[in-house]
Amino acid sequence: MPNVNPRLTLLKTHNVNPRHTVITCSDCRLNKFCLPIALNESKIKQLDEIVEHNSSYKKGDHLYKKNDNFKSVYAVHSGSFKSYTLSYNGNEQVNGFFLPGEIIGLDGIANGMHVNAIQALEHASVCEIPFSKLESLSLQIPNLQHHFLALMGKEITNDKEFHNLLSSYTAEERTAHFLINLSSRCERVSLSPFRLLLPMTRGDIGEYLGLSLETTSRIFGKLHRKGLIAVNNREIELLQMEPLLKIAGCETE
Amino acid sequence: MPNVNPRLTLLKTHNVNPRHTVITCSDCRLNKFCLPIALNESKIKQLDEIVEHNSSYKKGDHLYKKNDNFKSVYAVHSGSFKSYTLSYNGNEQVNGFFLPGEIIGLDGIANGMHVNAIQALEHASVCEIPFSKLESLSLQIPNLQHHFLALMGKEITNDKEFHNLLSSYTAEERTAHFLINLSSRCERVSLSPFRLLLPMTRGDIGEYLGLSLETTSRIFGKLHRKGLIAVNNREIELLQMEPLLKIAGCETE
DNA sequence: CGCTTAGTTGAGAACTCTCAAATGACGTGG
DNA sequence: CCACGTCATTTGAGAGTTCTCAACTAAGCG
Repeated sequence: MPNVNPRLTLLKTHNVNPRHTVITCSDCRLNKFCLPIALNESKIKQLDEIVEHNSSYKKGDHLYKKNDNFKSVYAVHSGSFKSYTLSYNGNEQVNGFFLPGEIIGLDGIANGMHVNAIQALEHASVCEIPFSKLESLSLQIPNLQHHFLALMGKEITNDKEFHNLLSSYTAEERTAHFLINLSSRCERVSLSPFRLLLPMTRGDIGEYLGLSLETTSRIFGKLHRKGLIAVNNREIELLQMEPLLKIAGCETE
Repeated sequence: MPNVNPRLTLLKTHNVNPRHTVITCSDCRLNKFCLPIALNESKIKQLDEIVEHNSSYKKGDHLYKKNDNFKSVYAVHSGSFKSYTLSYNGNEQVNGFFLPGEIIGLDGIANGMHVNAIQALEHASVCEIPFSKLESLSLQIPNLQHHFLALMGKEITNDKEFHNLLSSYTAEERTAHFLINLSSRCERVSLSPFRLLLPMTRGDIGEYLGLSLETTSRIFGKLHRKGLIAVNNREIELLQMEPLLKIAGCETE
């Protein structure tokens, strides 16, 4: 597999033809962070048998929409997605972003129907895992059951953290937290944690953080003036992590 | 089992000696909404064997604290609890309330350690379900696995809905949503959906909704002046559901 | 090269917060 | 049983943060 420059990968994965990349979990560069986490070679093979690898989506394409039947969860293989609902007055409300190695679709498990819509932010590809097959396989592989529960538990933990963020952090704190969070998720999949190429608009970020797009833009400007980040359109460079972590409310001891 | 007046149950369950109530899931008045949901009689017996029934907590007692080892999840049998973390500056941040039939402890699954603390809001009792035993049993009872996944999925769905609430709703909308949500959860366990006896303070509600306690109080006053609710300290009566649902952003078609 | 979408910046308005004080509920001990 | 202290709630006034509206600039795409 070609070794893509991490600094450019986030926006540029569409230069890599998915067909030329891996087609099994066993060979996937992401298998340490993705669903196969903690499975041994033979179990990964079992998982591979139920996974449909690498469907590809163009920017703006929907993976699914609100009220679609829930059949599968999806692992992001390349590119990125946003999750959103429509609020009561018809406004779009972004409530999540998904990077490579992350699992999409948990919003459908409860009722057999998706409550969010998922849209590609750039050219992207996913691996589809039919949920009923995943359930059956989980009955046979205790480790898989355990890790899928842990995955959902992690989602819940993150959501609670986000609850705190929205209920008591200022615009600047939320924005710093967003950047730090994105940075660590990039690092996890071997992208540069210091140079982020945002796949989403200021409006998306604002909706996600409960801010207006103008405020989001102003806060980027403010952090820039403080010398903590460099902003060049969608390219954000994190220049001083310590103060950023402090603003974001992350313990740095 | 004595038929407690629903209107008084929420705050008054401590009048019912837990020892005189059920001691097995099979007999529990909550078994239709709680973990045994969708299990048949024989499966419930299997579940009963791993559940430790009815430990009792006084108001202010902790079920667990932040960073405690995760061993079990808990089903609320009577009374109510709040979940909170401490934010970076040491402030308490409430991020959940739990009523009878609801499951506490999912915040520990991801890392084997709880990220929240859980405190009783009134005299309360829980049934403890050791998680490793629940996992083992889930491997044997597909339905149990399925419903525990659904339970976690529901938590995720709720959290996303709450994300939207915090990121785009006004104080009044959030407060109305809170009341409507509490009302439907009370109804679920045969408490009156129209007359709520809040076990939590205005401060708790404010932290939960991302508002100051003063604002929470003012909004209660405002809804009262509009004739939508009656407020008598912790006792809130929902007088006009339609307008409340509308303010809360719930579809009423 | 022009159109459309995205991002920046400014000014005033609106909402919610903080600080402060007063009232009310509740539990304890005299 | 009452007095007291504590905690919870209400209410007011002013301050701050963020939003909305609007105009302008920049970037992407045919």
